[in-house]
Amino acid sequence: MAEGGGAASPGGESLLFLTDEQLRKGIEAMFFAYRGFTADPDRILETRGYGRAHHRAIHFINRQQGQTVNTLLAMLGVTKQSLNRVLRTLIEDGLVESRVGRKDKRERHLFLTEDGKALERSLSEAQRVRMRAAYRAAGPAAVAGFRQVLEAMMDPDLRRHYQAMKDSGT
Amino acid sequence: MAEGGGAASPGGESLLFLTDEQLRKGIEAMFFAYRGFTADPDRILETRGYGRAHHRAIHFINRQQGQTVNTLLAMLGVTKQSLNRVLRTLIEDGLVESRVGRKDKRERHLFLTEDGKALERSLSEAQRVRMRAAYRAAGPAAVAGFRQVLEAMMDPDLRRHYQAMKDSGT
DNA sequence: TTGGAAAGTCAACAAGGCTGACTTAAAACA
DNA sequence: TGTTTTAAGTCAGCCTTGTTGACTTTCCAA
Repeated sequence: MAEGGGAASPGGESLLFLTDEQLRKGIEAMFFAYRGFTADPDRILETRGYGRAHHRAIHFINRQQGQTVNTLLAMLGVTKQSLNRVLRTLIEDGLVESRVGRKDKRERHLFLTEDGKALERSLSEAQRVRMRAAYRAAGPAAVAGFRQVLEAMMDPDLRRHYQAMKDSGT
Repeated sequence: MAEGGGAASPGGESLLFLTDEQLRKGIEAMFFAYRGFTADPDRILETRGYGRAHHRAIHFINRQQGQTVNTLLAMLGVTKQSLNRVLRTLIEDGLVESRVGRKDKRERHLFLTEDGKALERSLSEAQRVRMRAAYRAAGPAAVAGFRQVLEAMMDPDLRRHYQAMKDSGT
């Protein structure tokens, strides 16, 4: 479990872990971990004929019920046309509801229906199970470090999105 | 910078960080960080008409020069047909060389050419720059935790691949 | 000598990105 | 009031990268 490459940093702020070799290991860790991270929801989505794009839409609509299409677009970083294709099927299937804005009638506000919430729960629970196991295996200190490094790795725009929804406790 | 959710764990193995809210933040961190993680190489690839699939192939061929197609397949987790399409263009473009096996002539052993190595270096250097910055910002302890959690998040098969190439110092 | 493994190829298909062009409705502005 | 801008949605077409299925060639090993 202990790191092999002298990351312990007994006294000072050791720079040993910044060798290209250590960085490459970090890169590969991201690659392999991301595969594990998406594997469980992918299996659930497949049974219903959905893909990751649907998962992302569902996740962020749940995250902030009532948000507009434009907000969601900025979050996902895809084109309107790309999102629309996904959104249309979710609305047709009764998982998402699109309501005309009251103040600004051009806007559409997006909500998960009960069915949509149910799917969201099963997807995020699958992901949480793995996350929980990884957290338990690594321990509390590791979790804090994990989050710090990931946050530092984000593009500034995305980091703002991430931090913005930091404490909005659903 | 310090975690808000009581991850400090003053005495025992606090379980406070395992709330659904904390887990959800970890999930979103993975999502946003992965975007940042791939952004820089993606820009380089685009200029040459390649995609992420090419990057992955190049990365792992460089990782273990001379490996067979089957080995690479297991690493990447895609179908032979999918890999072949990518591999063919890389060979045509002179970035990858495929040599018939000497012992077993059915096998093809894959190597990066000088051009291939050059592209690999520019891709991985772009990724390392970001990684290095994130590591510096987060500090040594955070990096160890980051790696621990990611490793625990991998599927067992992938984890074995990851660990297998742990200390093969290029 | 024959069975099966390794590699490669062709065809067809799907998801999910993209661009560009265009419409509709409504808000904002001059 | 009339014009411009914005939000959303749609149509068409393209690309990458994944999939299955069927098939061939090569060649090792039982």
